[in-house]
Amino acid sequence: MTSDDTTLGRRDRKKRQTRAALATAALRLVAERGLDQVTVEEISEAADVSARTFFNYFPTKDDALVGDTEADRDGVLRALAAVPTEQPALEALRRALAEVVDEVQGDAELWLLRMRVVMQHPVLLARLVSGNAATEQALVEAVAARTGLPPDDAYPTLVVAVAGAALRTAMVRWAASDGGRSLGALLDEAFAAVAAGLPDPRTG
Amino acid sequence: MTSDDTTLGRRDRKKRQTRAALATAALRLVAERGLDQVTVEEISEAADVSARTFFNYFPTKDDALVGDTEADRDGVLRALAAVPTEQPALEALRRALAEVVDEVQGDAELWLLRMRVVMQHPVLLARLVSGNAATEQALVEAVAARTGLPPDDAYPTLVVAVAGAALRTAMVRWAASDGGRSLGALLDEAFAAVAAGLPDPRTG
DNA sequence: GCTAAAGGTGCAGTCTCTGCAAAGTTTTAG
DNA sequence: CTAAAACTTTGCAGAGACTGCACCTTTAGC
Repeated sequence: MTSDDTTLGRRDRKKRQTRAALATAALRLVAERGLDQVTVEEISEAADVSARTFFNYFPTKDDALVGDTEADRDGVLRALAAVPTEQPALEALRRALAEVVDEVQGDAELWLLRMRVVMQHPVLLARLVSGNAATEQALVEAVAARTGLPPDDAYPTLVVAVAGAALRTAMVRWAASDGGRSLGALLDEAFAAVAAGLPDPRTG
Repeated sequence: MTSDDTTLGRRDRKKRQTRAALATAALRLVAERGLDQVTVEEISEAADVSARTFFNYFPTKDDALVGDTEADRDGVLRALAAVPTEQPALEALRRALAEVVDEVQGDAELWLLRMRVVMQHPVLLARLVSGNAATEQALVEAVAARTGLPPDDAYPTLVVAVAGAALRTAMVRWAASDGGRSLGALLDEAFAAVAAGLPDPRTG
């Protein structure tokens, strides 16, 4: 999270605050009652703004629940760029994703609530994962660039998709453990299994 | 026996027909104008039914576009069950997914249109992937059962997620080649790379 | 302070989606 | 062949998501 607090004026701070209020209100209410039993009006009321204002912050009710994946995008891309090019792509992605791990662990309570809600509503799960086709596309291009492969080669697309799958799996398991296990550890575990070619654990 | 043709009475045949008409009308119109420039009313009109009827077939406009992934579910699960338990889970999944490959290749034109539409609308891409939330869960359980692992072990979830990523990648590339390349071949390629641990192509 | 920019809000209107009850059609049984 | 049973289609009313627009309030910068 780009949590500059003092650098921003009062205005921007209020915006962040309102945004957060809307997001948490939405999550809390939906966790309690279910997606369809909560209206935007109720969420807005809980955050003490008008319903119209809600839509100034989020284009969709769902967006308030899944959070702003776009915000992380730059961070992940920067982190990826920081990994030496000599490192294999998969390893590079693992390190870049540490960015996401930090963000999630840093706001564990919110994210646990979010995961609980998201896992109860497949529509949202979809959005959370590939919600950012833009981010994935950017990663694919970054991987293509660092490996020197043509951008339409199978490899970049595949590694990124698989890395995403690993992240998702780790997050689901993290949520299942109620945050008890370290997300970073779970992610590393998943990447290790992938790097080993997912050997059948019986014969492993 | 979900897709027998002659076994069904006139009634069911008409239903299938209407359903298909709605789906293709939706795809065609959205491909032309974009998701938000097409209303359910227009789709229904094109399929020559009332708007109310549209919602008797699809719970959502989006659902008419992504198709009924649930229909394939049984097929995939059956195919998976048919693979000898001795086979490693990843290989078993590869074979089970051949079911999907057949279905897609068998209706190539429709699926190419669908992929084109879906790739232009991230929201739909999300749905195409997660429409399988139920399917994925079933696969996870099946893999857990066949490997003898507890259902909350990391492995089943991860293999299924990765297999899904491989399928998605293959389908995107298939669509990118405009159906010119064999989806089955692309999928095998992806699975081979995964089974090898996604080695960085530079280092071999 | 004053002004210009930016956020917040109400309102009207479109579109998605649902429940309900009236038709209309197909199937079944007599 | 016919009438009841079982469906499907449809119109209608209504809730709720979302948008464009005009107006008001707050804030930043002078």
